[in-house]
Amino acid sequence: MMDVTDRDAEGAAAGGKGRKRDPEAVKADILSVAESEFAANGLSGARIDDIAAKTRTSKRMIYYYFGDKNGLYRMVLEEAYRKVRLEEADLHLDDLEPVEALRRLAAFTFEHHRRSESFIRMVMIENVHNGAFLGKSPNIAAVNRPAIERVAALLERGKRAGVFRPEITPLTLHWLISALSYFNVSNRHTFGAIFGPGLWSESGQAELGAECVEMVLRYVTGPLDCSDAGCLG
Amino acid sequence: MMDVTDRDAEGAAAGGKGRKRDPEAVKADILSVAESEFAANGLSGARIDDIAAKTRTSKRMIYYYFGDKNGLYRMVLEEAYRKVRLEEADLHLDDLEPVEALRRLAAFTFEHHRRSESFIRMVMIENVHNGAFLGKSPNIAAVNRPAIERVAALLERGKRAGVFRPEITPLTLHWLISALSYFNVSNRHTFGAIFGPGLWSESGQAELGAECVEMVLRYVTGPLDCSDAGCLG
DNA sequence: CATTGTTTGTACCGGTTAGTTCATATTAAG
DNA sequence: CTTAATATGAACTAACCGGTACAAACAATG
Repeated sequence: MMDVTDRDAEGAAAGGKGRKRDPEAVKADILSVAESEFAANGLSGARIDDIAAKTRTSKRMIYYYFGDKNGLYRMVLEEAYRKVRLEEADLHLDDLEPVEALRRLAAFTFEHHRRSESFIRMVMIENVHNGAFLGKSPNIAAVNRPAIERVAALLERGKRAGVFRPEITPLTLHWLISALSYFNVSNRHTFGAIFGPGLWSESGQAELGAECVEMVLRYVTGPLDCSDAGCLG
Repeated sequence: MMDVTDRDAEGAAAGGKGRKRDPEAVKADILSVAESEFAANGLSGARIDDIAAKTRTSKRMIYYYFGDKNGLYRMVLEEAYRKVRLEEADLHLDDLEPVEALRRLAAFTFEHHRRSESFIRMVMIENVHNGAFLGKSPNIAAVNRPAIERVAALLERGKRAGVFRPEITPLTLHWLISALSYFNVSNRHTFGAIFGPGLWSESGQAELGAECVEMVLRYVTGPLDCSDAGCLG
């Protein structure tokens, strides 16, 4: 049927060397379904049979390509990190003044995490497992390195311009932005159940995002820490 | 019938030397074991047989008192919230100046969350389940209300004294303190695997805690707060 | 053609696990 | 004494679930 021609075209485009068979597409299909299932139900909560049923292929192929459930989970986790960091790479912070660039970075991260719920949930689940699978994937650390380097470069520019406090470290700043943006997604259910859903309405989120930018800017900029001996720059 | 509960409570409180039966102690034992198992392995990851084996009683009694696995999980979750909020109630913020009180609240929360890992993990797991069980326990909201009221009172005092920005809301401030203190525990495995374990060494944690206090204070206090010390640039 | 890798589908296995049943016994309260 | 609640413990089951076996193709390479 027309499926054949479709798969021909797709196969050629996907780097499959003009095959009718398209292993990469099959793997991608499995990974995509597995991500939603793992993100929704956790590692032990997700069911291989459920995943298989929602793919265009069979349970047999899952084991053929990924070995076992843990192997599939690990690939899903790696892919989630890769995807998210790739999306973040499009920021051009060098075109902006340091303060404006930081404002943009914080606002972007907040918004981006908001829209990447399944990624956040994968990280949540991985932390429930004490990062056991992330620890076995050393390449994930490399994937994330650009994130901290981007912060470091921005911070250095701001310090040289005299608008950022010199004692701030890239790691702590990245930690702060991550914590706010992550918590906003990860804990909205418990926090909302206890204190009401107001912060997660459309307007509530817009305001909270703006407040987070404010938190970050006030931490990094402003007068020197008064508990230090000298208050002059 | 109230005689029963009275004498049971008396027996448990008095050490119950003569009492062979002690239902409250049995329940508490089960809950304690269940908390570590659920916190360690998640809801679907925890095993009823494992929990039973680690209690001083039997699997049969778990079902006798808690009905089923979900019922046990729910009681563990409720107890975890109750316990943590009770521990937090000992703060006496009214004795301190607003700025000093806020400093103390932030530092305390950071440290307290650090030392309540199993509570944090229960909240993580509950969020993986979209807060489904918390939503069925309306009393938990009541347990947590004092937390936000304490923040509100402190904030009001600071605003009246002119040292806190008037546009800050209690909810956002509590959200900020929670986010930083929570993320520090919840994500240390993934964050540490990617960016190194430095932030979670003893000295790293002391420094990070101090930075968090700084973040909170800088967010809440006004930009001219340091002017009397000659810090204004 | 021979070889190797890819794909499908079904049926099955063996271990695990939440939850039950039964038989029995002790204690506390009325 | 009677009754109901509180225990104990082992055997059991019914379902579930990760993983495999088997059988049979199809496709690309050399």
